[in-house]
Amino acid sequence: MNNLDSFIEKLRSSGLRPTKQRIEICKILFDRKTTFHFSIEDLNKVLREKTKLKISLATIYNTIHAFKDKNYIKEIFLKTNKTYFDTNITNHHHFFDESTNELIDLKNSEVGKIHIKKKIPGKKIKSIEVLVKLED
Amino acid sequence: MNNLDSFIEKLRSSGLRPTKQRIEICKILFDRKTTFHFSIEDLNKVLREKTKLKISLATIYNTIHAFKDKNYIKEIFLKTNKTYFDTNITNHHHFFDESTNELIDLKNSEVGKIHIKKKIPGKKIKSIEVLVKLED
DNA sequence: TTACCTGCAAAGAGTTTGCAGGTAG
DNA sequence: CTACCTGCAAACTCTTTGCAGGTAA
Repeated sequence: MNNLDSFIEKLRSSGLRPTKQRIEICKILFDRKTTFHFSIEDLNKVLREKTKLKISLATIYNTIHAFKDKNYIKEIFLKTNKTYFDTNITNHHHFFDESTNELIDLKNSEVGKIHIKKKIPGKKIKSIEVLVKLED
Repeated sequence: MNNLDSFIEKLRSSGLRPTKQRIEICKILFDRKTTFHFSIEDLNKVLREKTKLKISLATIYNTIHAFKDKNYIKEIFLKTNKTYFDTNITNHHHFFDESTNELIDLKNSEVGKIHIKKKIPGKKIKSIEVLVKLED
């Protein structure tokens, strides 16, 4: 089975019709060896470059949300559209309660030492933030 | 020195004029024992409830940005306005390179075990996400 | 007086939605 | 045929900006 067939199969098996637009989006997202981190704008740009098919922004949003619901991709970090501020300016961590959308402070001393084993050449660590998501 | 004087002093010492509006905002943000996590909308709502002075949204935004620049408060998490997605749907962590605005995957196995010492009654941990901010 | 600040309204950026026409099964 | 999908445009939400009038020092 080639990739194209596997995309069609994947879409069909989760109840999504394999339209031309969705297949093009699949190719961009999944026909690659490494993880793709992207915003809708990024994806739109790549689509314009890599395919002659013009896909509207509304369709890209629709498709990405469908893919997210089907667990093909995940949204990174907080799903909020608003900017949040904190009167605690020390380095610290947070609980995020998904049922109430509430943030709760977690002091540095309440989290055991974090050991980052991977190094990025030429870069140093500025801060480490931990987000602990809670459910009932 | 009472709180009001200390707010005036604080503002003045960092080059901000202690206007009525800024003092009201200081009272909401800093005249409390515990950390305040808020969005502009939250703050606006509290201001409407707690003070008779009507403060426009533009002023709230201005003031919050000034306070952030002066390090009175900090912005939580990523400062982006866009939603980001990830084709890697496993639980994993991220580096965020602040000079390039780029996200880099960090596998679970590349981070030592994380021990959360604080418990929230009635809640269980759904996931733990680590964001390591990088600088040059 | 002068530089700074406020508040209105308009503009911007990202995202969502309603709906008419198109397409897969 | 029928349910689902696409794409346009309009609407929406959050945030920023231009500018005229107001205020602190």
